[in-house]
Amino acid sequence: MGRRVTLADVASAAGVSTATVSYVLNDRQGHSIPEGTRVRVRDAARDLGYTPSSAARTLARGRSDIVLLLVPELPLGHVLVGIMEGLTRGCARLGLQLLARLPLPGEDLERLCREIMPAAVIVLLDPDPRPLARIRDLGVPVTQWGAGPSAPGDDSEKVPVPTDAVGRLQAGTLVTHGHTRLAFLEPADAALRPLVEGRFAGVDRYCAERGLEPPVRLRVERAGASSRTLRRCVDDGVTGLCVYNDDLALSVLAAAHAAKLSIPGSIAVIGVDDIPAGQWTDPPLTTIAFELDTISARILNHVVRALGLPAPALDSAGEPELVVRMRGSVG
Amino acid sequence: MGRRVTLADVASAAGVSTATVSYVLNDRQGHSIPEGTRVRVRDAARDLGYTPSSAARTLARGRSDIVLLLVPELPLGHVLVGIMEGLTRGCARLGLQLLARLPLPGEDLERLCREIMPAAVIVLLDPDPRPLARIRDLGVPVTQWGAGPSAPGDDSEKVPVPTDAVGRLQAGTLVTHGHTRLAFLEPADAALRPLVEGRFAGVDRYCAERGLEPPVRLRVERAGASSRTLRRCVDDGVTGLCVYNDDLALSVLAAAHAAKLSIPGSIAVIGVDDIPAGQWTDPPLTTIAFELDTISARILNHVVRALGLPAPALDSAGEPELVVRMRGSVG
DNA sequence: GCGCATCAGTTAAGCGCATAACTAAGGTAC
DNA sequence: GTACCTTAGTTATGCGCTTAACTGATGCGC
Repeated sequence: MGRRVTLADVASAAGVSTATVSYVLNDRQGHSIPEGTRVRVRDAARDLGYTPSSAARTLARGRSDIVLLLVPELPLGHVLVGIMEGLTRGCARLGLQLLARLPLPGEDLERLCREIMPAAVIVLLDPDPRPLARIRDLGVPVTQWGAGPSAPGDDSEKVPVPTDAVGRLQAGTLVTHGHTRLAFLEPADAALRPLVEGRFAGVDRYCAERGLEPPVRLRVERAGASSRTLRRCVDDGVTGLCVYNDDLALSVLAAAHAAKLSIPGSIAVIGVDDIPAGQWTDPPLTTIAFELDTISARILNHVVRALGLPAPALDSAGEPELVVRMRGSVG
Repeated sequence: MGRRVTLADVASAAGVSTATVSYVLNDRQGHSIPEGTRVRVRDAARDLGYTPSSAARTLARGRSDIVLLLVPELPLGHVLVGIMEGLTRGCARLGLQLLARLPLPGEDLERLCREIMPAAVIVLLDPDPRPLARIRDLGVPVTQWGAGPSAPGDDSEKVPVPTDAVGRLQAGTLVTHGHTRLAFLEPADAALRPLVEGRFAGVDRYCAERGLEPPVRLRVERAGASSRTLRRCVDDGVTGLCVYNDDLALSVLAAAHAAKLSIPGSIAVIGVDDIPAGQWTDPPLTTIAFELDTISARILNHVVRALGLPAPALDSAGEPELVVRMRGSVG
C-alpha cells in the first residue's frame, strides 16, 4: 500500500522546496521559475506518480475543486444523463471534479456545502430556491439550469431551460405540416409544473401570433392518455397534438391504436426528448431533441465566468439547443 | 459571509479543549466524559451552527467520508436512479456522503481515488475490472453490483445482479400461463453482454429443468424488433417471448401491432424493468420489477462490512429482489 | 562602486481536525 | 501514608498543501 507520495517527496527528488513544486505544478503566475527547473519538477512528479491530495489542497485554499451537481429526484432520462456527461467532461478540462448528488428531501444543502466547500454548484431543473440562496451566501457560485422565472438577482446565474422555444417548435412543426387546430397534452405531476407551463405558453403564443385558434389544453391525471380524451380531441376538430414529452406521447400512440385512430391521419403527434423507444413505435415518434453538448457548454460557461477562470470559453452561443427529429407521427 | 465556525470556536464556547469537542462530537469510545460536558459541547456546536470541514477531517484521518458511486455510461433508467436514491439515503444514515461520478472513457480512476480518498467505492454494473483492482490496492474497499463472474478474490465484494433469476422468473411466469415453447429476445449491444448472457441462461436452464424444448434465441441488431422476426417466431410455434428489457419489449409490442399479431393471443410477452411507459401500452406490459430498496440495502451491507462499521445491518437478507408485475401481455 | 531591480528561489505560518501521549485530581486498597 | 487506578480532561503534533513574506545572488545604469 505504501506511503503516499507528497509534495515534499517531489520537492526533494527535484532538489527544490515544496513551495517551488507547488508553484510549478499549479502554473502560478508572478514567480519567475526557469524552464529547466520546471521540467525537473514535472519529471519528478511524474516519475514518483505524484497525485495531489484534494483534502490538503481544499484545506489550504478554503475551497475544493469539486463541482457539486444537484440532480432532481425524477428518473434521469437520457437527456439529463447526456448533460451530466458533458458537464463531467467539461469540468475535467477545467481541473474540476463533477460529482453528482441526489438531494434527499429535507436535507440541509447549505450544510453539505459547508462540509465539502465545492468550487461551484450546478442545479438541474427547479428545486426550492431558498436553499440555493443560502448556498450563494456561503460564497459558492450556483448555476441553475432551470425553467422557472429567474429570482431577482440571480438572472446571471441561471441558464434557461428552453420551454417556450420547445412549445413553439412543436407547434411550428405541426403547423408547417398543415395542422391549424392544436391541442397540448400535459401530465398532472406538480414537480413538472414550471416546464409544463413554459411549453404550453410556447404553443399558445405561437398560435396567437399566427392568428390560429388557441390550443386546447388537456391534462392526464395518471398513467397515460386515455382513448376517450383522444377521441374527444379529434371530435373537437383538433388535428395536431403537442405532447409534454415522449413518455407521455407513447401512451398517446397506444391510446390511438386502441381507439382505432390513425396517426398521423386522424391526429398528428409530436413529443419532446427523443427517447430511444420513440424510434420503435408505430409510427415512429416525431419529437424535439435537446442538443446536449450545447446545453452543457452553456452551463459550464456560466460556471467559468462565476469562478473567474481564465478558461477558453467553450463557445456555444450561436448553436441551437433544440432540433426537430422528424419521424412519422406528424404527417 | 463570516468566518467559518471551527472546532476551536465550539471548544471555547463550551469551555473545554478542542480534543474534548472532537471526542464528544465523534462519540469516541475510551474516554470518560461525563454527560454534563457532552451536553455543553453539543449545545455549543448547535448554537454556533458548527459544521465540520470534511477537508480537514479527511486530511487528519487519511480518508474522506465520501462514498464514490461509479455509474455506467448507459442512460440511467429508473432502476439505477432508484438504487442511487436508496444508496444516498443509506449512506447519509451511516454518516457518509454518496457522490456519483460518470467515469469518462480513458479516465484514471485510481488517480481519482488517490485524490479524494473515498471511504468506499461502489460500482454499478460491470466496467473493466482492472482499474478496480488497483483501487483496492489503495486500501479503498470496492463493492460492485455486477453480473459478470466474480474475479478470484473479490467474491466477497461483489453483490450479484440477479440475471439467472430474472430469466427464470420470466420463463416461469410464461410457463405458469401455459406457454411451453419459449424464445428469448436480446439486444446486440456489447456493453450489455454479461446481463444478456445471464438472463438467457436463466430461461434456458428453467426450460431444461422442466423438460421443455430449449428456448429460441433471437437477437435484435438495431432499433427495435422487426415484424419479420416476430412472425417467424410465431411460425416456429413459439408462444411465449422473454424480452431482455421493457424498452425492447415496447418495440415488440409495436411490431406485433404492425404484424397484426395479437398479444398475448398469438404470442405472450414479458419484459424486465417495470418502466413507467409499460403501463400505457396496449396491452399493458407484464414485467419483472427489481425491488430497489432491497438491492441498495444489500449493497450497503457490503460497504458496512468492508469498512468494519458498527452499523445496524440493514436486514435485507430474506427479502426478494425481484417481483413479477402481471399486467396484460402474458395471458 | 553604489543603489536598485530582477531572478530564483526558500521559509514558515497557517487551513481545521484527529489522536497519541500526557496531567492533575480524587478515590481505593492495604 | 503510599501505591495505584480511574476520571476528566489537556497538550501538542501532524495530515499535505498554499502562499505571503523573505533572502541572496546577479545584472545594470550611471
